[in-house]
Amino acid sequence: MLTTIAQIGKHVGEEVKLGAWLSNKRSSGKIQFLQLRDGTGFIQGVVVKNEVSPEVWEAAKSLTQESSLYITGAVRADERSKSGYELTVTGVEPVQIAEEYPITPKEHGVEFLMDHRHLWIRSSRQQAILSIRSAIIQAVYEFFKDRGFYKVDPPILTPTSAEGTTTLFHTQYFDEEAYLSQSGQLYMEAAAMALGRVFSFGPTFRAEKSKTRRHLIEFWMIEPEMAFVDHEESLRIQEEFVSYVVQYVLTHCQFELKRLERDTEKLENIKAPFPRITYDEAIEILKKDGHEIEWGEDFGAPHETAIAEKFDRPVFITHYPTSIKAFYMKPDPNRPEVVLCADLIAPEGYGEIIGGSQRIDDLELMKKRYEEHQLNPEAYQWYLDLRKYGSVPHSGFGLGLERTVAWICGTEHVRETIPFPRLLNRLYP
RNA sequence: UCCGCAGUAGCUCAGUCGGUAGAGCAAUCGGCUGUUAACCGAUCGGUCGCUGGUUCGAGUCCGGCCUGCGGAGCCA
Repeated sequence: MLTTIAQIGKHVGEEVKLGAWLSNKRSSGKIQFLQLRDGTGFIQGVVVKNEVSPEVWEAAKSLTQESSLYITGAVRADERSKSGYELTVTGVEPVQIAEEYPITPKEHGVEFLMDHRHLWIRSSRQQAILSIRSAIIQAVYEFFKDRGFYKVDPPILTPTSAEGTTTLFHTQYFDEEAYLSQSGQLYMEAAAMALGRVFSFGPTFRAEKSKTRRHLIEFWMIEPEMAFVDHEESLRIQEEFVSYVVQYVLTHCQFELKRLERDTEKLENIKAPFPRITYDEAIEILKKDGHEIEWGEDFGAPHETAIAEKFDRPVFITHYPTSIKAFYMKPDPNRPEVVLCADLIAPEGYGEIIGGSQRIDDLELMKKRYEEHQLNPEAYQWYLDLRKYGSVPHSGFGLGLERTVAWICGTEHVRETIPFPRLLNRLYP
């Protein structure tokens, strides 16, 4: 029976067998140190020449970087080890001796690593990031399950765009033209009218020529949609949600955060409630700081960062001008020139992680918006139907998974937060 | 699309005034009983991104193109 490295603490003093890869090896004339990984963790195996058969010694010697093997040994607690444990090797059974491995223990450039992404993900840093990504996904499901949300999957192949402006990936749907989904939101509104509180979690595609540390062409989004929930309550759910995810990672991923050298003190602050400022206040703050921006303009990345720097936790910017926001957002009844919406800006310059709003529930206003935005009413007939048959106040939001992972992990660029990033000019591997 | 930077060994880089290609790592061989990107010695390793030009001579100077990186816009 095989053990895993994660379980090894339960076997101190026993002999165990692992299936593993050799990440590196250091050796002297009569002792070899094997750096082993099995996906659950990392451990060092020590092979002492005088204590093993010549066959085992030679087998260990034959191992190259990234060779696969079965290894047996006695588990020992050792304070010299980073994980606290070591394996005194008694048997080595190579499965495959790896050819010369491209990724050496020295530094590499971004282009080279991206070309070898299929191998790069084996490194301890990448393993830590992907492991935290997985924990975040778990936290998302737990949060919504505990609150009675249904998981609903909107289509990925769609007939039209949600908002005409965004560049979409075109594809062929037999004889008609189709597009890859850039948001499941409109479908989620239909689902909310059927099931009350719903969330989706899936891939999304944007054919934008964006080339920054915050952009991917294909990324994953969590989109909750809630019937009978107004803007205020939606904000409370959002801050509770983000706090839950961060605290979940803090309790489950200490080892990974340490390996990434993440300053966890900054994450421990992340508890609801989050500060809220209006778009008007944000403009004033920016003007006071010397930024050239006028009411009615949207924020750029430097603006978002400037505002985020003033807070120690994520900050909501609410009530944006109607003219710069999506057609389906509900105007503030007291001030129709702004909408009931909020963007959540992450700290430390990671930018917008949530965009959300209360949706228009009035049929006549929605029809008016169709005209203003020159949307094809036939293509969106089903969406109007939601306002005809039992329309209710409802709100929703979208959280970008990769930006959230990047923020929590403290990575420079979102390309490291997804196993195989799709970027401008990169579709390989 | 725009602005800025870069492309030399498998990888990361150096290369002076234009004079005929260099280091570390990796790989291979040898040495070393506690290594932490181990260390020490030897060996192997080149279409200097492509293309045109200037020159007796170009990795080096000039033009064009390609690719990548960083940033902007757009957005999560």
